[in-house]
Amino acid sequence: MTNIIGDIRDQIRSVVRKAMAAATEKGLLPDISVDEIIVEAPKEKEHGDFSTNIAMLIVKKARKAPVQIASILIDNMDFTDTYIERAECAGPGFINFFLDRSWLYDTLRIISREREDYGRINIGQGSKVMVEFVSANPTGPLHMGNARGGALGDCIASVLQAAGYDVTREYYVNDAGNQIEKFGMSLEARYLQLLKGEDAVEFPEDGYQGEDIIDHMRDYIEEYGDKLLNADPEQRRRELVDYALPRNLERIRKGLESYGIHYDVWFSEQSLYDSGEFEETINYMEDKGLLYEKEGAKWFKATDFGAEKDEVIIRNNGIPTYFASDIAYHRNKFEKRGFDRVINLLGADHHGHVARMKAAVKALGVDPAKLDIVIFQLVRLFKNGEIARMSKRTGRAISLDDLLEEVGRDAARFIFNTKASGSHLDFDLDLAVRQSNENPVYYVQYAHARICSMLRLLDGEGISVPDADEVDLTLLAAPEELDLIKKLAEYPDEIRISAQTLEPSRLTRYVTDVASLFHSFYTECRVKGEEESLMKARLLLVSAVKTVIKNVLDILSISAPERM
RNA sequence: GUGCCUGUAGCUCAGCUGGAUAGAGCAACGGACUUCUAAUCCGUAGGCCAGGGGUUCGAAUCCCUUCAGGCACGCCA
Repeated sequence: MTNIIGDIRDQIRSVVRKAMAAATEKGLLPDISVDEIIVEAPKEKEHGDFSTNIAMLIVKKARKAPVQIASILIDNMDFTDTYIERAECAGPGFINFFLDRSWLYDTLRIISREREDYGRINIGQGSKVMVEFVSANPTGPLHMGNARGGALGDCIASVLQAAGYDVTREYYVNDAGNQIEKFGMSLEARYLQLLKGEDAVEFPEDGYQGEDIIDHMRDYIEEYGDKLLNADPEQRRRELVDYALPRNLERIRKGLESYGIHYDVWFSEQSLYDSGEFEETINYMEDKGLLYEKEGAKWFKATDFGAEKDEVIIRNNGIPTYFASDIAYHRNKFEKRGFDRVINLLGADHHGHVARMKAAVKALGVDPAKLDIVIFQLVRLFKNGEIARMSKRTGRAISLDDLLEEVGRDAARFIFNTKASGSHLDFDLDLAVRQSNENPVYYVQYAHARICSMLRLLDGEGISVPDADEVDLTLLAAPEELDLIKKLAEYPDEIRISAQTLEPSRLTRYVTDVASLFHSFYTECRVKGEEESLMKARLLLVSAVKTVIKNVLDILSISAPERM
């Protein structure tokens, strides 16, 4: 639960504020108020461990040159009870801080103490967050887009958990409405075609073309024969849907499970109708005067709440739209279940939904800032160097199950989380399958396996990882060692930023950096066979690296193999 | 036509709440295994940050504009 980088930033801010106050008191600077003092880690080592640009930001108010301000501040700084060793003015007016190495040694003590909890922070303070993701129509198998959304959503949820939120993972099952009708028509058409021949009935134009629909009906016929051949069509469709829908859902659930995703709640759209919540919501909106009639349909005044156009809620045939039940669903999330914050993941092809959903939430009297909609860009699949087109209509999409079979869970989850959600993702199937250095996931896993191997070997000689207080950590002084520890120290702050930006892709980059620094350390520094006190210190370091890699991979739900 | 996303090394992408000399991986080239896992490491090379204007001490980052690609503009979801 310790974020040492965060603590040091706070130390620096406090030192700067006190220096400003002291300088003001001596009449060297006017009384200047600043909202936030920016402390960042410079790229160049010569620029110290941390730096601030405060002197350049207050030039106007101070009516002095930035370099002059910086030196005044530095002269008035007090480093007592901080990790700061010295500060320097550099460049156009930066103040660079150089830290005492003890902060790195403290980092190792923290990791050794917190272990699997290292990296956990508490910015969430236990507030209730729902992450709703994938939520694909249960009318067919999951595809590549769902695979990206799944990896992203699940990792966002895990990162938020690590950041101290009380997270619920939820899948919204669209088991009501239009697409279920279409699903029923498609099943019925295939059913009749299988029994009476291709030409017996025409397949609905906008029906689901996928092979899976036919498979369902083959299975159904095998089990129940032609008993629905002369049944009432509505009855027949219902029966076929009742047969196929649970099977699809089960397949989806299993697929996601083997992808490492476990939901807390599977929320049925139909349940909103059955419980009366849907009607309540419409009545509520009606009472608030949020709805109006036009051309026989019922509209929501979304434009009153910042959207670009109004939206139909109830069609002129009396059937509610998807949006209508989604409003009821969000009322349920916020009002009935009391989530402090709701995060929905949506593919870029649904981004039009953002403005109207925000408007709806606002209309319900909920602060729209409590609703985050993460839009992720679509996936382009490459195979044999060319784009493998995935079309849902022709049913020739590559499914999640195919992906897991070909690529495997670890590589798929890693690759989907290497890119920020906003960037388009080219998924190279050939590369993902390759078990080589071109595939980044193995680079990280290899570092972990390598460490396990070292620990195993030493353990065989009766040498185990020591406690931090029985080790002289100051023996760790090589640049490879110090750089590595510094990287380990950043981990809790990485969690913080990933949680705040909802971007777990930072973590794949971070853990790759850790692995890289470890591999460099490994080639430069030996552990086994070194003089005992140095060996112990390095052993503790190596064990800390293992802890951090394992913790990150756990968040990503990627395995951390002990042997490779 | 309107809105959203994207444009950075040969390729895939970081950096985008403005900061110091623009980074990483892969590919290319040259090196390193009698010692804890070479699925590794070290080095070299590679750039008008799509183009053009602006804002300021300072712009890949903010604003305007042009161009290119993706997506969406339905009483589908």
